[in-house]
Amino acid sequence: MSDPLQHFGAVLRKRRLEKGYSLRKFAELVEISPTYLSLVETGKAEYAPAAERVRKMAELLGADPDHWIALAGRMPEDVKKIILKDPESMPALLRAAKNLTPEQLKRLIAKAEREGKGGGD
Amino acid sequence: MSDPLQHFGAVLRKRRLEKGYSLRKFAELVEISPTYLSLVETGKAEYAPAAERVRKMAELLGADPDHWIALAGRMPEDVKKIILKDPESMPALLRAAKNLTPEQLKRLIAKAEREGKGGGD
DNA sequence: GCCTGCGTTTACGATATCCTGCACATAACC
DNA sequence: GGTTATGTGCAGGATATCGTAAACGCAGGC
Repeated sequence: MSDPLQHFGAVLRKRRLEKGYSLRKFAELVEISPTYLSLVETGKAEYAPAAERVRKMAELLGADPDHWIALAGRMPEDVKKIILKDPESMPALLRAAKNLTPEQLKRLIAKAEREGKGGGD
Repeated sequence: MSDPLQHFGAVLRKRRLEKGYSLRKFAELVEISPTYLSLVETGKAEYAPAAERVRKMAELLGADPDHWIALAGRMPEDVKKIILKDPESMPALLRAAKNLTPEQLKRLIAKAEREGKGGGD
């Protein structure tokens, strides 16, 4: 379990079996080879699948995509884009936010969501 | 200038010349080949230098590293780490923040900085 | 002339990333 | 015992990323 890839693989396999998919069938749905899926699920893959692929897996299995992307140690694509689109403010926001307690962070997110409701740019 | 890499290259060259470095001399300081530096400055490089390398360039030329990393279209390493370390809240924060006006965003950052003053992790 | 320094071009390479094809072993089913 | 389904091991490979070496043409000084 010390290897996050192994952990991700285990979670993936568990969930896939719960949903009743065979490895080959699920590989087909995700559009990867059974070979690679096997490697990933057993934690033997050198690299986790790309973020978008992990997202697809999560969606197909009814799991939370962001959570799974995190488990796989990858960065969501849209997050990357948000930062590259505003590469001065967003890093500043993150650097400030990392010093907050979870509660403070939660409130900050809520505040941002509230304010962004009406008029975005 | 529609190509951001070209823009970055132009800024870099301008600044380097202002500082009186020859291409070869500066390449040596940054620890890259004159070849690659030339390609980068003229916007002909297939890829921008890695984030750390850009940071080094900016530092050597007295420019703002984050700003230059942004110009080069790269992601600061510490930002990457912050997200991977809290891969559920930080993406949520960014997604909420992207809908804010610049003024709202500024206030949000200020609030986060204020609150984070006392208790870090 | 030659040598030094300047930037540039062409070709190429190392490593990382993400993933495949194919053959295999095992069991189940008819 | 042939067929079908399961997951797996081995041996790669395509593309992206981040650069390099060697050579070129051009100027200036001596």
